Amino acid sequence: MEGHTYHFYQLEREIQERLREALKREFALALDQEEIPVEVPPNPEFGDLSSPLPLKLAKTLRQNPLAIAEKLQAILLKERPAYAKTITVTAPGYINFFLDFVALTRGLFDAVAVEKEKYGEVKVGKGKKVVIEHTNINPNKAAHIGHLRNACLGDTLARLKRRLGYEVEVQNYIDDTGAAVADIVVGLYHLERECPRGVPFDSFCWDLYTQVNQLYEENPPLKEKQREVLHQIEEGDNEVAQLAKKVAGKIVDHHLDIMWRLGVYYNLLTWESDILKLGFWEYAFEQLKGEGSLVYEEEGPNAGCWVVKLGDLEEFKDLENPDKVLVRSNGTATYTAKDIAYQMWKFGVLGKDFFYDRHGLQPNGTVLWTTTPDGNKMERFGRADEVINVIDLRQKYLQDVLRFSLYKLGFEKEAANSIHFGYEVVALSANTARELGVEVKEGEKEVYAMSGRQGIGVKAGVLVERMVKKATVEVAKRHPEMSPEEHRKLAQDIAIGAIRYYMIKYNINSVIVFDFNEALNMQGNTGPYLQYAYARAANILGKVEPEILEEIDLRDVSIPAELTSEERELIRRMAEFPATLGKAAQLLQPPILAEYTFNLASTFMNFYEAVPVLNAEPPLMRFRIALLLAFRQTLGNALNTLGMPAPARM
RNA sequence: GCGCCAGUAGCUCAGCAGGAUAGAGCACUUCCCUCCUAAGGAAGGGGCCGGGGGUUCGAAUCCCUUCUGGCGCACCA
Repeated sequence: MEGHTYHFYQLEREIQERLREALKREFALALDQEEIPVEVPPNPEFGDLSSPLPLKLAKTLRQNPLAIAEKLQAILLKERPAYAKTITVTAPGYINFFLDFVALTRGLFDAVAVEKEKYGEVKVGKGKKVVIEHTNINPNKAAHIGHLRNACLGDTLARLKRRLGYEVEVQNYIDDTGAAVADIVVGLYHLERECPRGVPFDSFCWDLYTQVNQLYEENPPLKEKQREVLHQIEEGDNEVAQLAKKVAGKIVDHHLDIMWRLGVYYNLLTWESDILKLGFWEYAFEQLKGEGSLVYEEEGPNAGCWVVKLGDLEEFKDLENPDKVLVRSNGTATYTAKDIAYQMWKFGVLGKDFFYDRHGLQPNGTVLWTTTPDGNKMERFGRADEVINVIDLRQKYLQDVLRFSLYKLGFEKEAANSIHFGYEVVALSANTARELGVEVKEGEKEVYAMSGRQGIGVKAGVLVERMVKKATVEVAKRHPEMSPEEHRKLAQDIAIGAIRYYMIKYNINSVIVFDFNEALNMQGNTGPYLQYAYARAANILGKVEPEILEEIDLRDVSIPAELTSEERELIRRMAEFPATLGKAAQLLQPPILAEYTFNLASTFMNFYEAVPVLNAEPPLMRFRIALLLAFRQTLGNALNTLGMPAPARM
């Protein structure tokens, strides 16, 4: 653990630890640190931090909680926790801690000065590798806002994990051999549809996909063509398979364009066709046959199939048929089977590897790699200690099957380190559904599911365009002195921030009811609000005389004994950052960081309104400039972790 | 039928390893730019935290039950 941050991160832990020790000494009671509650009290007269521990223990100790509180207080007063200035007791049994803000601020300034853009990081994941798979859009049509939620959450998880010190490898899985791509091939090859000039290929396919699916219903024999195409794709080495590969490739490039635009980057594209070609499953099958957990059914509903028996596991015991078929009676593998082999590869326990090649350079300067049928051998991909699959909650059952099958097949450790990051889908509000031409009956439903097949959904590109357009208008209004080029650049940053924040701020297990009015909003609890706080701080700092700015050093600026309440709030929020970042990363909860960042920005807005910086007396001004420097760094680090640009002007 | 998730202000949502008066944002009403950018701030109205039981000194938070909504339970991907 690193010096300064460690010390700092310990603010609450320190108090917990001292309480724990006092409890042990006075009452001979041993509790774990986590069992000792420490919270922020609702009222400043109860201090800066507070513990209801005596209330909790009143029963077990059979004593008046107030008496317990006073005994603990007496001990703590003799050996004060770091940063605690005074310790009081209030009814019915709280111990309150008033912080020494001079010492606290010193600690904060030191940490920020030393760590800079790394301030907030707690390196608990050092030496471990995590593979995060996200985005995974069917390469047969334009990306929609549901895919955006996936990518934004996945990318934020990657950023969080990096901040914990993990080696992070982001993979984007491309199902280029499935029915979805086949439908497009049916449209292009058999129905001879063509993409008109000037229409982006992914948008064209969005409509084509809907049309083909509609035709399947009107003209069932056409469905035969789909089967034929799927067969040809699997065979490979023919015109149709080449067309499918070309379609998928073009669409993937569209998907990458929009994701890159939003600041989402990857390390590796993994293609389903390569998994098939290399026979990942067949290879795994040969190994697993002898294991005994993969059984061949002689009779019953699954006669002739190879299955994994999951019925003796708690999670599956109530199911009608808890066994999972991996190999059908006709000898072909199910999707789950391929997924098991693929998951084994991610952990480096398959014993077989892909071939690789460069896909290209990403706008952030990193190389995106791809699996290929005939590339190079490389050691660097996969071989993870932990695997996170970012997939919506509708696939929870399948992800459970995957994990427990791994467990049953002898990969206990890998099963334990397989994490399904499940999040709820994005649906449409009645207003937005109506706007898209969906028939909305008055007072019937408030939420409308998106549907790729029916072409109901908001394309990611459409959302980005509308957001950029709106932001451009706002920017132009405020900055007539800027060039159109500058307007566009700034509007782009604001749009990215708005969209990413919108996609991340909601609890992951609640459905986002997408509404254009709300998504395009730039006031209140939105991305631009957070960015505006950053711009305002940067703006003040930009007005400080360069000589003055030059000589202010966070490590030795003098800190006033008396602070305003706005200053104290701001300091406390900034001091919380490492603990909150760590919590969000360890619980895999981007919304925790989003909420913190909003509160940090909001605390700054209060400071901004109430506390003059440039008009303050020189010694105070220096301190407040230092405060702004620390704030700009802290908010900047938070925004960066959320993948949001931090503009210096807005 | 079984399982998972959600139900908190008019709307969208925080809070849920129990703690002091339930918080934001939007919308609405009223203020604040001779003062570092008003994408901001201040004030106000608005709540049987779905219903009913229980555990506890204390429940939006834990347990049981019930209602409502969403999703899932293939030899589909």
